[in-house]
This record gives sequence, structure tokens and C-alpha cells, in this order.
Amino acid sequence: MFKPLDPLLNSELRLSIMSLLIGFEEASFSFIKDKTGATAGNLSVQLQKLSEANYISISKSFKGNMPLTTCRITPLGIQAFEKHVEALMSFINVSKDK
Amino acid sequence: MFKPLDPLLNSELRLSIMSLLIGFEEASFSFIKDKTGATAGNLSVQLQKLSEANYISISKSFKGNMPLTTCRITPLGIQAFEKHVEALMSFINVSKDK
DNA sequence: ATAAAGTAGTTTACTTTATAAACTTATTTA
DNA sequence: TAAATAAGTTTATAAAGTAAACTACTTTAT
Repeated sequence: MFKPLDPLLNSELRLSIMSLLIGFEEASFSFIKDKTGATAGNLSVQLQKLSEANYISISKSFKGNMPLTTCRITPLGIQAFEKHVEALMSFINVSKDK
Repeated sequence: MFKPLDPLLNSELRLSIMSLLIGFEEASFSFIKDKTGATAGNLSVQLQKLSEANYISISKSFKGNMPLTTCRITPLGIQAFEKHVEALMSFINVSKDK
């Protein structure tokens, strides 16, 4: 009846991150922080979780002298996001005969 | 950019309950338990939370000799559900200019 | 030159939330 | 009358979320 939700994506911040990366392909730590309004600490933790699941890749470099953390969504991440959206839909369209 | 999710509805089981009650108008504890596959304990706790928020109403009666807990969604619950769905949509349709 | 403020994060400690196991109360069946 | 079943609730524990404190370095002001 209901398709299972992805626990990793059933978090407002992590869903925001994934949603951003679906749209932007590539985004810096600061950009994501600004767009989501998350605290740096929380963002750091959630990015690591998504990275550990291979939903995103994180690369560290420098922009001038400043550290720059760049995030991208992976093919697995895109797949997981789409599956999660499908699952969400199963909660939204409910009819009695299903 | 992203509309805020309702913390109460951002839980798989509570969303399932609300989704069921949107479709069925009225459902017993056992029915919800069967449909969601939740344990009784977890279901009891989550129903109480939804009830405390006035998203559902719970009425206790007897069917024959057996206790019967019947749940209904309230107008506030319907409103919250619809708002939450709208918020979810904001995470699903992302375009660069928003 | 150096102190103060800002940038870009990470780690840690704490709080909240979710969940299952254990319990309660009563009923049916063997 | 003992054992199993039904319908829940309470409570203890595990997992998750979050902010505060910290690290490390850079830029700006004095």
C-alpha cells in the first residue's frame, strides 16, 4: 500500500541538500548553507551521512586561500531521490481499493 | 525556496496514519496496525501524538466485549496534511531560478 | 606587527524522537 | 482452569537531529 521511505532522505535538511544538488549538479558548502539556512555544524554532519551512503561526493579544494568544499550528487543519489519521491507519492495518492 | 515540512508529519508511520485516514475517514487501531505493519506500541505512541496535536480524534468504545479504538482525521489534520504535501512538492520540483 | 573579526568548516555534547520489549487487562478457547 | 489471543499502554533503550564549542586559517583594522 505504502512504498517505504528512504530513512536517509526522510530528513528535512538532507532532503533539501539532495533537492538542491538535483537542480544544481554542483554546490559549495556555503551555498548549501545559505540556501537551506542550516547551521554549519548540522550541515557538516548531514553531508557526511549522505557522502557515506554514496548519495553525494564531496571534494575539498581551495578557492584562493580559503577552503572550498564542493558537493555533487551521484548516480546512486539520483536514483535514491527518485525512488524516495515515488514512495512519497504513494502516501499522497490514496484510494480505498489499493 | 523550500517550504517547511511539518515535523509531526515527517515521520513514516504518522504520515501513513494520516494518509489512511484521509482515504478512509474512520479506522480502528487494528485496521491501521494491519495496513501500516506497525507494532502496537509504536502505533499507540504515534496516535497519541497526532491526537495531542488535534490532527486526529480518538474515540474508545467496545465491539462486543473487546475494546475498540476508532480514529478519525480532523479538519485541522486535513489542513496540515495538505500543507505538508505542498511543502513536499517544493522539494520535488526544483528549478534554478527559484 | 599584532589584535580583532571573519570564513569555512568539524567535533562533541546534549536533546529529541523513534521503536520495540515488556506489561496490563480482559476475553476466548482447549 | 490453564493457555492462548486481543487490544492496547507504558517504559526503557537506541538512533537521530541539532547547536554550541572548537579548530585552523585568512583578512582587515590599529
